[in-house]
Amino acid sequence: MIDLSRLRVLVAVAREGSVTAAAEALHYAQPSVSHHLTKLEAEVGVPLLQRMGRGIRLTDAGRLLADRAESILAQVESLHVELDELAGLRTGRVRLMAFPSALATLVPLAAARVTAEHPGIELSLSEAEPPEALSALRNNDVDVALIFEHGDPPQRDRRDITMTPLLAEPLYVVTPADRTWSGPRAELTSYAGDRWIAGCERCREHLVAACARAGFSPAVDFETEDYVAVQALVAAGLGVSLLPGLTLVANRHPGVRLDRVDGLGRQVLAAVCGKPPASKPAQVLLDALTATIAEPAWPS
Amino acid sequence: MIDLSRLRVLVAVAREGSVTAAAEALHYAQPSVSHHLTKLEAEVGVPLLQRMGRGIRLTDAGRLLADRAESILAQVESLHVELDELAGLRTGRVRLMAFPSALATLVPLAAARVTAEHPGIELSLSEAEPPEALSALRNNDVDVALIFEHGDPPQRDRRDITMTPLLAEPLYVVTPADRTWSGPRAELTSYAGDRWIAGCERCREHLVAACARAGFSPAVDFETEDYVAVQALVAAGLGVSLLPGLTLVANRHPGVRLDRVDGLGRQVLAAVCGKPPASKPAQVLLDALTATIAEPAWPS
DNA sequence: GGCTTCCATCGGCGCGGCCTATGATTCATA
DNA sequence: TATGAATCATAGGCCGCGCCGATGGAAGCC
Repeated sequence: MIDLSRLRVLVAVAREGSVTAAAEALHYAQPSVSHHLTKLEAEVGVPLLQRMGRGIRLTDAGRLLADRAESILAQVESLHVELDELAGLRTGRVRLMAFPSALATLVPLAAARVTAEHPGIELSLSEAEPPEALSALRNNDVDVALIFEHGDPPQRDRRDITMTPLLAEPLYVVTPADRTWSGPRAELTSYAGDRWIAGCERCREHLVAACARAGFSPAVDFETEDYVAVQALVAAGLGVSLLPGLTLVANRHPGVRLDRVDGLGRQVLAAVCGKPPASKPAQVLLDALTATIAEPAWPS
Repeated sequence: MIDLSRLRVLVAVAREGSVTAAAEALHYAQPSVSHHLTKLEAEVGVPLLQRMGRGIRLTDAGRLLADRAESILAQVESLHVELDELAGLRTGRVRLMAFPSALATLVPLAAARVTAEHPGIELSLSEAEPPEALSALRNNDVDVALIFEHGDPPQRDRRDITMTPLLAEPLYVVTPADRTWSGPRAELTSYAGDRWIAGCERCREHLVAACARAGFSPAVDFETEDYVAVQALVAAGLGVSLLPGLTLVANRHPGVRLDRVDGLGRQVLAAVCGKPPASKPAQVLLDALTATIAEPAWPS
């Protein structure tokens, strides 16, 4: 493999016109330059220069090699510049995958923060439920995954993944604003006889589990991942629901009443691949997310 | 200065997906690859890869560097190919400068020989009198100079220049075909009383010197570098002339008579810059010229 | 829990880079 | 012509760096 230092020497000789001048320009001793040229000629197998009086002159091959080398060295130089820009966060990329209600609440604030502090960083966003987000993370399709857990035991295959807790998200019982109930409004047992509207699959499982702990089995008549639709259904009197805080921050239907259920909640986490520290752009996004979580004010 | 071997290692790691596989592909030991990667990261100052389980994964910076490196390595490879073509005479260039009568006689034959044997070599031709040709040779405007000497003592500044004798060119007295002279036709003294037509400046000087040696001073009425015109002038009865053989090989006016003057002549030489061996393409041209000189048949 | 796989670290050996000193050649000058 | 200056090539020595084999530590698979 040819050595770039040698090429740099040849370029200097071509530019300066003599071995001695090139050595001076490179802060080398003159014999070092001579030696480099000898080795370079041996490597490429072509005479690169001929002695002319007490000086030298490049052959056609030498001129060709020097020209090409100059271009290659320039590319290497610009490569260094590119890498320095990456290192200095003047450029970069981070891909975030988040679950819907976070994408509507936390993510815009964090994204604004990132682009304000580091205009060069390109941020791309996509939406997915936690299992898909973790899968994408492992598959290197995204750099950060914003997920939630219902106090689930951490899955086994998360060794490579670093979780950063962001937020303890409360859960609310969502009921029609114009109805009255007997019993405490903030306890599930008060709605044991009602029809339920469930969110995504994992949320439904969590609902069933929470009701079971409260001593009843909920009658789930509707199931939709659209949390806007859930509130509309509740307001229309078709049932009651259990919704996480972020969905209510994102969207609040005037025809529903919210009652925060103590002892229930989800944990919102940011997941990145590998051990800390994460890559610089990912770390910037994580910092922006943690800086954002102080802000959301939970509904009533 | 970054090392191309390191870049090649990184490219192999990117391509193979693991350090061990890259080491195998490169016929390196695994620790050597690890070491290269560590050094490379230190040089560029950016993390290039992160451990993932028991394997590794390239960071964005690593991917960028590997991509750029692949391009650079490809250029180095094609550079080697170009140089090999130069070395193998499958390509190349040689610039010849010759005096007019040689350009009309020897050069076409030699040029045909060169392009027949080495179709890849680009041959460029130009015309100049010997002093200008030598100057161009020293100035690196041409690679080979075809010149003549009237037995001149070699000039002082020809240390860097290698002369290859090609041809001893005879000189002819050119007289009108329909005139008669008293005295031997092949001796200058027979034409002491005639008017003379001289060629180029150096030829005129030589003519005057030769006549002086013969014991008279020629009356030079016409002077032209156009050897075709010289014969036409002679044929028209405007004077006599002394022309070198090659000009007569190139062009023969039917109205003139030629008489070879023994003891007079020019030496035709090929000059190249520097000590032998000359550059390969120049050597090819020199060989073609020496192979050509056997051919010219001097007039009558 | 043991085995395998993978990467990082360590200690060595030798090649190769860079240096200073010296030789050889050529050009300029007295 | 002979001496001095300038330039490149060669020789010898020191030291850093690349490569290797051996070993250690972490993670996945049975």
